[in-house]
Amino acid sequence: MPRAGLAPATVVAAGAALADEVGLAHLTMNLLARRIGVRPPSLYKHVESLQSLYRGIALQGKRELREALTRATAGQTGGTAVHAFAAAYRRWVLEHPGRYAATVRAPAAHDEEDRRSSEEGLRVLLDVLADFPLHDGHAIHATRTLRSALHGFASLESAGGFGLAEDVDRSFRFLVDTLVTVLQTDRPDRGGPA
Amino acid sequence: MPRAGLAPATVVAAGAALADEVGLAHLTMNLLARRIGVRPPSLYKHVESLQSLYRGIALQGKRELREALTRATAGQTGGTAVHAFAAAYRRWVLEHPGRYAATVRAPAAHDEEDRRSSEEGLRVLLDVLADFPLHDGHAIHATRTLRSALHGFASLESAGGFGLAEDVDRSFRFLVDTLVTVLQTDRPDRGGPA
DNA sequence: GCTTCTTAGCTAATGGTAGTAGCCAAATGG
DNA sequence: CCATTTGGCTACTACCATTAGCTAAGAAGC
Repeated sequence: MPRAGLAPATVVAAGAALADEVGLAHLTMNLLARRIGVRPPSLYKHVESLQSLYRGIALQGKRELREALTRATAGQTGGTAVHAFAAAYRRWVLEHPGRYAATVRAPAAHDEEDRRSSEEGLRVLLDVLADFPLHDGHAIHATRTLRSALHGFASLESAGGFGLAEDVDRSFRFLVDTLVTVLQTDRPDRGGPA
Repeated sequence: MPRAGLAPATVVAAGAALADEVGLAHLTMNLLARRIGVRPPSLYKHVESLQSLYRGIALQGKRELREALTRATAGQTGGTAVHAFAAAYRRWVLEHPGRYAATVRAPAAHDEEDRRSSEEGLRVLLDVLADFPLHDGHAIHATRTLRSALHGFASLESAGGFGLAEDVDRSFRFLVDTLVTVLQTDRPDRGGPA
């Protein structure tokens, strides 16, 4: 019998695609093996464990998301860039729910590569925010605010959390408009003591 | 041998507590049974399945969270109420990560009780926002924006998503300040066509 | 108090899961 | 062409959720 010609990256990629289809929680070694056309134990020649498969999907997902965000915001500035960033983020999450679920899982305690990957993703956002007149030290808070809002919206939407589907587009524009407005009118006391 | 005196509610409550300790993903019937002092199959006299245990934990969590939010905002208005709401939300999530993870899972397709429970939680938020001068139809968008931002922040923080722990409190104040500011200065075109 | 009925907890077993051990043939490199 | 490496396999273990069927604890009626 001929070999399947697998490699760690192909297994992870197939896992990512399958996770998007059936949901990360329903991704099993058994199912992935059937999809690839191989018996389950064979997968362990390419990935250490199910957990390491999750990690691989997360790393691939973070890379892909970062590329999508970079592409979407290339050559844009200010509010336009933020809108483009937000739209690309939301679209990517909706199109890749399994990958996204993997990226959201907390990385292992001392996983340097994973940490660095997350950091690089943040840099894209920081670059987008660089155009705004933020006060000292506010960039990190603005980044976290934007990231929280986008992550929250996208994951709630992806999980079907917004009862009625209607007007969700408009809600998203409202959210992004809101944040852009605030970024343009930063005040030095924002985030200060209550 | 004497009976353990269990009931569905006590099993769910123990499951919720255990989920907070070990993480929802590590909650197993085996572990829960040991915790309660009973053999695994006995649990099935009180809960239908692991999935229905998740659902029970989610329902209990939503009720508890709603109560905490109602308590925190009682008698408060405007920005103060929003800050109190946000602080209570964040605190509850940090203190009950397992319960919260359960509440976030999408409810089954036609689970009326679960849907109603989520809706009642939203009403607390709508009440808090009732003080603000929002334009027609903006209340639903503002609700979703606030909910997204809080859910996003809390779940990222709960998952250890903000690299350095320092300044996270300040980031949260920044986020809430930001949203309160915007709520107080709503514009009719917000959320309109790009 | 005694009997009857219901049912909570048990043991035993099933099928599915992740993962390991060890074999063998396919590819690789001299 | 031979030696080595290695990818996929079968067979197995341990653990998971879950079911079947038994037994005794407790409640209900008399």
